Amino acid sequence: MARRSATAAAVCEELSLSYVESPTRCGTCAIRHKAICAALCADEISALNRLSRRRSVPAGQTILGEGEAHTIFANIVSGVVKLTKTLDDGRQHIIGLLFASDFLGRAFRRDNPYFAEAATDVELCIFPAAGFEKLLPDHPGLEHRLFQFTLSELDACQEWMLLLARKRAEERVASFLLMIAKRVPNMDCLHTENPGGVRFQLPLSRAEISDCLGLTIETVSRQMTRLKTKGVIELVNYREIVIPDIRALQQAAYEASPA
Amino acid sequence: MARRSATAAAVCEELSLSYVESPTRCGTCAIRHKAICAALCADEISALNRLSRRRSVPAGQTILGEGEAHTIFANIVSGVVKLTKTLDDGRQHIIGLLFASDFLGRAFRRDNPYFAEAATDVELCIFPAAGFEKLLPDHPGLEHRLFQFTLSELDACQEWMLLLARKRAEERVASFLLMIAKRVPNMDCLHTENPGGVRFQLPLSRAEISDCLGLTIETVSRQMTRLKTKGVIELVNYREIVIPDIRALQQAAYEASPA
DNA sequence: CGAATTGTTGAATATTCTCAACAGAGGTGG
DNA sequence: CCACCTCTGTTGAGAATATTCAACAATTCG
Repeated sequence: MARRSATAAAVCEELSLSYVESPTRCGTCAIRHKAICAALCADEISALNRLSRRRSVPAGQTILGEGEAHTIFANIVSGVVKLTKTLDDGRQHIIGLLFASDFLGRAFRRDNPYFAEAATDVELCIFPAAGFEKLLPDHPGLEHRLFQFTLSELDACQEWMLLLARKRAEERVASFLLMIAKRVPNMDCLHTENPGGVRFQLPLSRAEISDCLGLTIETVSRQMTRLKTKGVIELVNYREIVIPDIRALQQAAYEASPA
Repeated sequence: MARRSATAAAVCEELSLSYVESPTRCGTCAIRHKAICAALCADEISALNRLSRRRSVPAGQTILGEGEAHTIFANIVSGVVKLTKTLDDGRQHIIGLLFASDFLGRAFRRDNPYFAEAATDVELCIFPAAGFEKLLPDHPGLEHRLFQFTLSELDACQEWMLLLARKRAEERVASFLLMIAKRVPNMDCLHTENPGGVRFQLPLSRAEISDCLGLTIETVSRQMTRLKTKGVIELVNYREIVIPDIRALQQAAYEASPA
């Protein structure tokens, strides 16, 4: 299985000059009421605000290296971040996707257990690791909120395990599209919803989708074609799809004909 | 794929008379310094103590039903609990195993997202859900400890996803045996370690192992035989195995010959 | 001891992967 | 503006891995 992996060099050029940085203003922030920031008191928000910096990260850029000490935590303001794990021989898997208002970073652990990379252009609200972890013990509300996020992440992860363990290729692809369709309204990608269906852009390439689903590029491609042939989806172009009837896709997500 | 599932009836007979109940004495508890109880102050321990009840659960018995409102949380004192998720058509997967000192229950959520069943005879330290969740806001130390457990569970879950997505059958079985071998000293199962290797009992049947690994019973059986033939493991009987050299097993866990 | 359960093995089948060729989209430079 | 190149995605043929179905062996329980 040929693997597409970022170079080691790329992993190290963290926080490089290509980032655009600006001061944070929580009052006008798009995710103020959805991210960990929601449910925080004025006191906690201002403590966070003092720590934070806004940053733009272009698609493809590394945010956190696997196994490295992590230097930052971050809220995803817009765009999609992918979290990847890699086997020594290069086989890899995307263990999670982060969308707008999700939180990036593994608290209470020195080394980061995965590799985080911008899948699309991404806007981040960054907290230096040291400062953020110092904040936690004094602000139980903040830690509680992080705990909630972690529990949801665990739920999603367990759900995804069932997909990897027991679903066939077509069901996996359908499930993936469904998952994206649910999250896409939160993304800054194109998204239209009307009686005729839902239309949006995929934030990931075929290679990345295959790394989400434990399949090969070719299998993903074939199953996309198959769903298209069945009329479950329409392909506007490689990155843009239309779902005429969500229910048909839901059915494909776990009742794919074995033949 | 034929599925082996507990009857709906079994799911409902929670907390039945077959449980043996006794008062809790934290002072003499085997997991006092490893479970969520470690790192708790005297005040918190006594609050927990008042809530808790000891209970024995025989192998095969349901502890929590999938989708049901959960009535209890629990520490695993001894034995192994399996957490299962099921697709409508019966395909299922074991999303997690709990060993001595692990914590059972999904806080802050009304319905339980998985089905929990005793894989071996199990000793539990049970907390009624209502009382336990009322305790949390007032005892940040307890919530913090739970958070740590949840983060570790998430780490393990993400690691397992990589196995399901990218490892071949032989590697999966080897990884499973390795995981059990690491946890087994905490279990009340037979376990001997000496220069010659490690010897222990498997807490799961072949069917359960296949549900952990996203394989069929037959494939698990074949790969076990294959590892035996290679000399990586020895089978004393179906449930009891010897690992002469852990490193050979580690190698098999992610370098299995593709041929 | 016999029945039921659990585990193993074999043969045929199915799904997915690998390798290879090709097609479409996007970018560059003459 | 078009030829050319690269990158990404699709499609086909053959191979490999795991599944299914079936028979049989070992173990457990009554």
